[in-house]
Amino acid sequence: MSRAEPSRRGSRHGRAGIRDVAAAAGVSITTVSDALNGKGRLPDATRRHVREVADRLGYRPSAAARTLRTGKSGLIGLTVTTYGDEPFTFTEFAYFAEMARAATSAALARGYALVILPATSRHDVWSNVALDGTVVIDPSDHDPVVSDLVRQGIPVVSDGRPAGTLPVTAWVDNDHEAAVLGILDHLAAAGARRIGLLTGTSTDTYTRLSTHAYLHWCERIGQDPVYEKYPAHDPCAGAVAADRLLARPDRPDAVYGLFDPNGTDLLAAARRYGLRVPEDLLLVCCSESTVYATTEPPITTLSLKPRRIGTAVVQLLIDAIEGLDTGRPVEQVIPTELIVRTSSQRRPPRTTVSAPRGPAV
Amino acid sequence: MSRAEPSRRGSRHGRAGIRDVAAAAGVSITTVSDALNGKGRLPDATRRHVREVADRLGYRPSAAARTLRTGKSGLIGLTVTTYGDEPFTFTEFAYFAEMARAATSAALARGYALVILPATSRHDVWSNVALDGTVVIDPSDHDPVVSDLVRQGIPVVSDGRPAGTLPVTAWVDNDHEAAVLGILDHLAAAGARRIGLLTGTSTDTYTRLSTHAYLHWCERIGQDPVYEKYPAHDPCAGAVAADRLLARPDRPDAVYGLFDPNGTDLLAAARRYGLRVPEDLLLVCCSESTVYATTEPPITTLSLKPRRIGTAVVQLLIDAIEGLDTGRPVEQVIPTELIVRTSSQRRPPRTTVSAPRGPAV
DNA sequence: TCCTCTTGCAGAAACGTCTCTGTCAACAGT
DNA sequence: ACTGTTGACAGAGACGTTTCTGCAAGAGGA
Repeated sequence: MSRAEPSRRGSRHGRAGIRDVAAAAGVSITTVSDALNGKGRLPDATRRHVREVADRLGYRPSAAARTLRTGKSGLIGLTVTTYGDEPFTFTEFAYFAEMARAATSAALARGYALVILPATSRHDVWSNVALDGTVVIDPSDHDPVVSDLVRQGIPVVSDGRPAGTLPVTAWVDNDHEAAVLGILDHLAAAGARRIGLLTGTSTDTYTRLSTHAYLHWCERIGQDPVYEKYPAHDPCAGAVAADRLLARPDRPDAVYGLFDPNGTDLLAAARRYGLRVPEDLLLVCCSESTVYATTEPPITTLSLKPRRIGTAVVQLLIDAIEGLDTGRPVEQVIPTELIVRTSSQRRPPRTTVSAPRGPAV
Repeated sequence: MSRAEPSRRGSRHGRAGIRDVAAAAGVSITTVSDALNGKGRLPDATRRHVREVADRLGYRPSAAARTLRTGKSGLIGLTVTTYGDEPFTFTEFAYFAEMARAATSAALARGYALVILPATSRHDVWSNVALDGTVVIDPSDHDPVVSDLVRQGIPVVSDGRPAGTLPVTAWVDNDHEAAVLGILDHLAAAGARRIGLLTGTSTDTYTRLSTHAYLHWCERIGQDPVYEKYPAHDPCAGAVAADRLLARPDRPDAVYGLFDPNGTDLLAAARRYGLRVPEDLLLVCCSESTVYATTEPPITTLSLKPRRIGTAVVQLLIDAIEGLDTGRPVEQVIPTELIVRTSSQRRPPRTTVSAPRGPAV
């Protein structure tokens, strides 16, 4: 058989390849590639001509071939750690959505595309997509996905400081301890005498640091800790825990809930016990959701500033991918923001106040 | 230069390739490929040996190379149509999350991975990832992404029946008209005399069909339509529209809201006007969110059964990818479910009742 | 006129995998 | 002993790009 088989004329199975474009434009493959990618030394006339022919043929370069040749896919993954066996469960819809939006924009601005991948059984999914790097949200203690990626030499940046010795390339996080202390001070200033906490049973860093800060504050102030733990991934468990907390003999007169739905959970529980908010019970929870602006009463929330986190994470990751990691620090702390509403104030002025800020930008 | 350069010994830049595995195992590349993919005629001993060596070397086949060779990437895309210039905006967090979860599971079960892609400027993102097929949620009238994909011969299945002549491969949807009629009947049976509607300004099929069904019902019953439109992607606009609706001189005594946040919007507006729910105002909205189980009072919601839709969409898509499209119909209607709570009942029994079902499974 | 640049383009070698087509042994059947 | 047959493997293309190298032709300088 000679090299030029007669059978492979035109586009052999529907899609036009670079060869077809070259033939139709009467130039070589090299010229097409250069013209389309803005490389080489070509007169504008040729460039335009090739581009026009490519458009007419509906030519799209094969992502697989390009990736294979260049070693870069232009893709970065965004993972949400899973709690059960389900692909993903969001305790924080709004947080995730905001963070993902910001991350997508930031990636796009630097020429990358972001794909959201469930963190299920690792290889099955991950090995099918060529990733230049990955963002991991709240990696758990010894996350197999992360170690696997790192072992392959793929940069990994985490949202939330990694637990244990997880070898991530960089991380971005809030100063959770400072945020909790700020809230407790805020509640105390509003007149709270005994502040309770609604927290989680899981061992992730957010839960651990926040709980620790609470206990530390109690010790310093001299208040007995009053808290309930529950598995944060189970929405019903949150409602039950809120109820338990308010049913205690040492009922708190103010509560901070670490998770997004805690606001509504606590509000419902307060109603059941005939407690008025904020008169009998002060309430704050950590959430990005806007529903707390219209609840009865509106609830004070702590925002973790997901947009800033999403942007920062992507910048760090792309820097690492492109080998520019010398510029920025590999650890970045984003300040939180306390959005003060009726539920945490005995006298009802309505303003937005910034929380104590973390050490770095 | 001879073919075997001395310089390319071992893994040349960190990652082990199939060549390295072959060399380390003392077999040929063919044997490695066959052993790892369960093909060819190899004794179990060889197969095990190769697998063991591959594991030891941390070998992962290159997704790009595999895709290039086989023409299949094993990836299917999931798009959320964007409203503004932002990558994606969810009017329906919960719907999307549930749908995406179900779709991911279904895809995994059939050996595919699902990647969630923002529907921004099409090529920029889409051309970077090799997709075997795509799921599109609520494609707009003449969606450029969809036509682009179809022109490339990539199967596209849409969640929501396509508007206009959008050439999708298949679609899955609820019977929105039947659902709306069911709700209106439900409200009328609960004693509503004038039922209002909170609807959107956009032209997508869901909004259009639902609004049309409402107007049709009003005409049949002989009630003057009472509705407010607003841009569904703007959360603040929803609150304003809810307020406008209840401020009208011909104030409705029952309202159905087409979008997820309408429940809280309407509840807040009702409070402002001193209307008790359900005594003065009956409320239903379309939502998958569980927060409506704990609002004061709990709000009746219409569920579109996102899990069933996600599963069905993926099945249809994979059938099309694998050329099995003869089996299933290309149009599938999923029944909705009305979850009746306090807000739509003058007497407070609490049960879950199924809505009138669509024609097909 | 000869030599060097520059311009405009073409050839061909990778990238890492799958798979079709051998090849070579052993062995059975006649 | 000669021919099939089968098992166990190896060789050698593709797949569709990018990109390094190379070549011809014209421009400019000596």
